[in-house]
Amino acid sequence: MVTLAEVARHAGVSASTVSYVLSGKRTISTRTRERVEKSIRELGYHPNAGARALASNKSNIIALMMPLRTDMYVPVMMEIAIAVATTARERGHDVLLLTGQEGPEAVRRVVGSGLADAMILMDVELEDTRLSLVRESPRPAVLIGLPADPSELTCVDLDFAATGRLCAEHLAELGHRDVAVVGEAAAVYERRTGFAERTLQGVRERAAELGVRVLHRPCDGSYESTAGTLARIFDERPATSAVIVQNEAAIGPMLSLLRQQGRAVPEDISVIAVCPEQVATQQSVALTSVAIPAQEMGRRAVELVMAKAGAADGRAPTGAGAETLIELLPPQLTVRASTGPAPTPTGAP
Amino acid sequence: MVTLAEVARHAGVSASTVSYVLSGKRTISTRTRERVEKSIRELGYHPNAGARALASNKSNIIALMMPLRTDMYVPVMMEIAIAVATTARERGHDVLLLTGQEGPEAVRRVVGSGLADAMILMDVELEDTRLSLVRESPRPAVLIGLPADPSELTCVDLDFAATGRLCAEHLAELGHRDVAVVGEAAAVYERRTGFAERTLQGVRERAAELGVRVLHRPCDGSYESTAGTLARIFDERPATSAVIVQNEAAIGPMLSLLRQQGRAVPEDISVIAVCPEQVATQQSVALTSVAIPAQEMGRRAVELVMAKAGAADGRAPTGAGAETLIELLPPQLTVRASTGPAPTPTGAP
DNA sequence: CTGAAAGCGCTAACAC
DNA sequence: GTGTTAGCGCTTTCAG
Repeated sequence: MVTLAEVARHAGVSASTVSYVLSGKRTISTRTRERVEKSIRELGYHPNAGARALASNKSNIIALMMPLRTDMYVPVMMEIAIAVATTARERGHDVLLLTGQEGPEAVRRVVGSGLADAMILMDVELEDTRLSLVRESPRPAVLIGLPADPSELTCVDLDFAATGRLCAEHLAELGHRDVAVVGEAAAVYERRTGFAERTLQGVRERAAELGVRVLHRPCDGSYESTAGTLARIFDERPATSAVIVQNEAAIGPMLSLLRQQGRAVPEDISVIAVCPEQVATQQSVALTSVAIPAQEMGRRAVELVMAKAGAADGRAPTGAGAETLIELLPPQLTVRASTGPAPTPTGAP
Repeated sequence: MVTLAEVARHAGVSASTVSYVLSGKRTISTRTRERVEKSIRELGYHPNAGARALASNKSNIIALMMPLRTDMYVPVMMEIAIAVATTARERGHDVLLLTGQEGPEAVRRVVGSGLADAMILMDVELEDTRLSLVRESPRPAVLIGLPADPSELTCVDLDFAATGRLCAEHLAELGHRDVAVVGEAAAVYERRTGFAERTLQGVRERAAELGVRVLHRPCDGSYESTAGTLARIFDERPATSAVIVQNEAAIGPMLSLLRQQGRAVPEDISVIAVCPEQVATQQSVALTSVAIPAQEMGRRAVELVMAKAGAADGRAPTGAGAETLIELLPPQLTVRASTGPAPTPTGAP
């Protein structure tokens, strides 16, 4: 293994000079710099990560904690992870992949060992057991998701309430007066990340303002469940002319079922989805949708966590930064082929 | 930050004793060990990763290189990644997440800097630009996938040829004589990982032996494309009574289309899929399928790479291990509700 | 603009 | 069974 000392010798300079050429932390004459850079190239030198981490007390590694369960929103998770890795690399950092496996303990371990300089936690739940550790941690952290109590934390998430409002508004403008929401599995609402509730709340709020009635039903995403959910919706509210779906798995079955029932989209029924773009565009009907900006969430998380790291280096009084910061990304609705004007009532008074 | 020296002082022993308590590399009296462990707990000591890596020349990190493109087999990728992370942790290692982003250069960087002790490369292509670097690398590596020339490499993959044979066999036993294969997008076959060809070859081989005719058509997975593919199949081979699908995206649309066309599954047409279990079970009809054993692939990759690392520590003559090792996991077919006996010809002679 | 040298925290001989 | 000590390769004062 080529060491910095060898490079120094080869270039006829001191070790510190090589180090400074690498870090750019002090001015080096062009002549010297070029000699050093040449030696680095010729010898195929790569600075040793461990030594660097030890001497500088920074690993240039960001830990990314993924959910263990792999049953929901997988593509979104994956996209976020890739965005995090890509953005981190652009800024000279690597990403350490942690799973929920170890539980909150992982936070302690990674931070305590100096393995990572910072953390990004995905799939944050309303009452997340990792939060207390994060608050006490001397290293900066950013959450993707919004816990019940975000105080002293930095969070990035899609603005789901605004998402819900946007959907309601779009449908109201098209003249729909009875709207159904096909949501996530019931369990999701009880136990989890709260995004589902936030969307729903947004829908209800704006719908109320605009005189639109809302019926919400959870759905576990299986074909049967989706069939049951749809049946109940049309049973209880026959006038329903639009559906908002926030459940990736239910989208395919739903379109298929509507077709079977002879309900044309969007002529008889409008459909609007909250899902990744890819899912929206790959259906039998291109779906009007609000995208889940996975890439941007990943990118912002890295930027925020690195900003905090920078601030912490500057000796912030409160350690890793005790300020509460919630960044909700604005939703973007894309109108495609699945929404249209509400049908005029056929045989109504 | 608590250091080993502080623990030693607190416990009234030397630094090396603490180190040995941690590593278990020499026998320590119970009394001493307990004192040390107590001090470790009381002080909340975590060994510094950088210092460890520097002194021991091992980082206890495995690099996992993911594909950048996020368009295919995402859940499988994710499952593998999680299995890798989980298995690695069980064995005291962490996982560094690399994307294709950086290209082959990432291999050099990670290995050269000693950041990772070993690498696992996912989504290996037939002619992968990373392979030469891997062959020269002083650190062990394992590929998930099978390149055109696997010499001197260690590879883990599903035995796709056997998978194809298994599908053909199952359908033949049920009396099917005309079978169609709905494959991946044409681009996949030309440019990529070869798994699609291997499956197809297996199907053809066994089908030929059993007197079954095979028609293969690529499909990009969109609804339209699936419709077109199906239409062509039934047009060219009206007697087709079974379909093998190796294209996650096409499954939903296909079932939906068959239903629309009044073809009952499995009475009129049998369907067998090569896909993750989750996908197979979540359709309107539970699909007979060959699972893609993502978890096992991830787990085996870690085990193999760590075995190689161990061997390398024992001073193998050939560096990281120049032996070719190909581990093809045996496919497992699960019969569910989508395959049944071939229908008896209605108006045929 | 460049060098010399003191660690960073840990491991692993080498002693006893 | 335990202690002493010499690095591991790099960063960063402190000197010039």
